[in-house]
Amino acid sequence: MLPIEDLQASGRILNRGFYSRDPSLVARELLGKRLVRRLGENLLCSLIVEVEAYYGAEDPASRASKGLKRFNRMMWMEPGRAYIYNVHRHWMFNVVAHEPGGVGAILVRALEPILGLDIMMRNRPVKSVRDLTRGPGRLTEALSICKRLNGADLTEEGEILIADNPLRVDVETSTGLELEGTWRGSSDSS
DNA sequence: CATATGATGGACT
DNA sequence: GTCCATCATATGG
Repeated sequence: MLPIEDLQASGRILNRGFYSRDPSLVARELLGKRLVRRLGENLLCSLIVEVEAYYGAEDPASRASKGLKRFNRMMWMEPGRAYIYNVHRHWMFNVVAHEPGGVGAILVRALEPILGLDIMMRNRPVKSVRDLTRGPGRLTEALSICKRLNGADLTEEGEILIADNPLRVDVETSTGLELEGTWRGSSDSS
């Protein structure tokens, strides 16, 4: 099992400063990081492999584009917290990220499962492991993430956190703000 | 109450 | 890959 104590001891949990920067910069550096979910005694670990950055008024696709509302208020809140909302019948997991006084969030679109595959498969029975955590609505189901975790602090030990990853990651940029990472594996770590 | 939504799964070509 | 039914939540009238 993955001892959560190790994450703390090595100081690897990403701190508030990491998230207090331009959203697209945070998005890029989020790729390859470890998303750790604690479910009782079980620990689920996965790598973030696809993300999307959202800004404020200047970003038409952003939920924050039309100003501060109840449903998007998390995007103005403290960076490093979870912002979770529903689309159709799926939960979207975002990380609040913006410069001081700003607004923004990063949508996590895909994960690569590392530990706790059995639990994930139980949460989300699927034929192919490929479909387990590929897609924003799929990964939240596999990790049992829902509105209850909205506002959760990802910078300290709790039900969910994001930690660094010593392995290197290749980054590809697509249409503007979408980023995709490929985990190159231990042979390419530096 | 009507409508919109940053999606998914399955069927299909 | 495309098309389409699905049906949870939030918002606005």
